[in-house]
Amino acid sequence: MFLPLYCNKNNYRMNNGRFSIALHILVLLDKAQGELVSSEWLAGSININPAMVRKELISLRQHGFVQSKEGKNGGTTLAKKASDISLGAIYESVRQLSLLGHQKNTPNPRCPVGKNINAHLDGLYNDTERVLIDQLNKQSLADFSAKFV
Amino acid sequence: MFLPLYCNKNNYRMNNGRFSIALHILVLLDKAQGELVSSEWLAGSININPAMVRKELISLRQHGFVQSKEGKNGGTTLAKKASDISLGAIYESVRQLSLLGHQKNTPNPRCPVGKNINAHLDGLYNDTERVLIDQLNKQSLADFSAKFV
DNA sequence: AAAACTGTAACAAAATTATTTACAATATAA
DNA sequence: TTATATTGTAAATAATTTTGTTACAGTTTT
Repeated sequence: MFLPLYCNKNNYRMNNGRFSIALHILVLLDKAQGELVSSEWLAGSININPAMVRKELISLRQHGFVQSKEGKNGGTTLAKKASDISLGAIYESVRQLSLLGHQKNTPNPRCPVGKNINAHLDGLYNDTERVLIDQLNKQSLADFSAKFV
Repeated sequence: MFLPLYCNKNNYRMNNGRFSIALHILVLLDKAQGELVSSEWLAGSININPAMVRKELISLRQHGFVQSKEGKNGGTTLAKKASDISLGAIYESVRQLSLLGHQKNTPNPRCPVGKNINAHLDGLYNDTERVLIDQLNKQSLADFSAKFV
């Protein structure tokens, strides 16, 4: 279900850019009220390439947020009610590496601090991310989408 | 005091890798109990280049966490008590772009959603980051450092 | 005066992220 | 049934960001 932790070729890795793209897509789909929306159209609002949108749609589909229909007049709609999609769940769908963590963190094992720091950092990052997700979970896609006219 | 929001040349930009490096440095300095520690030595424990350490030390110094002494037998020490340095403050010293934000987020202004999404995203990011910093602030450098033998 | 450092800058390399292109597969509509 | 619009996916390329390296002037101690 989840993408592998390290995937360099055709999938993204970071938490950053993808969250806003995913959320933007989902708001647009919510506003479309069930009508099929093409990746071309979504890309036009976000001002990125349709292929980027389609890549993110793969993930959103795998996470059960959206469903797509192929072929002419095809497109994508929400797969569940916007009130049943929490922002925390969206975050988790794009998240792949720990929030504050390091890519190549290979401290010196001969140093008492270096030897243990990764374990302690992991604990800290996990606790922190848990709080972050809880905070995001206070809001659903419906809540966020309602901010737009 | 703070680095500019966009700085591509000789300064870093992201939140990720720097936090662990900064924290690692500060733990090592705390363990040194006031003795001057060279960037070479710090780099040895973290297993990165001394110049990288020195770059991060510039920032830590500007934020008042450490002080350095130049010249032979020089080095760096903590500039305040470890119990007076919160992890949230360390995070803020390395943070430069918003937590979940996008680099180039230039949505289509002709779309009602695209036109307003950045404002709403900013609000969301700020609220979320506030919670994250509050969580990190529950722990001081002294607390974190105490986890190491 | 030599040696061991810091402080910086400039440059180079690696990794990540974004864009583009292409095209097979699928479904609709003329 | 053929043309068309659209997804699904891969591959290649470009842009950007991040990390690492080298170099050396300036400081302080010995």
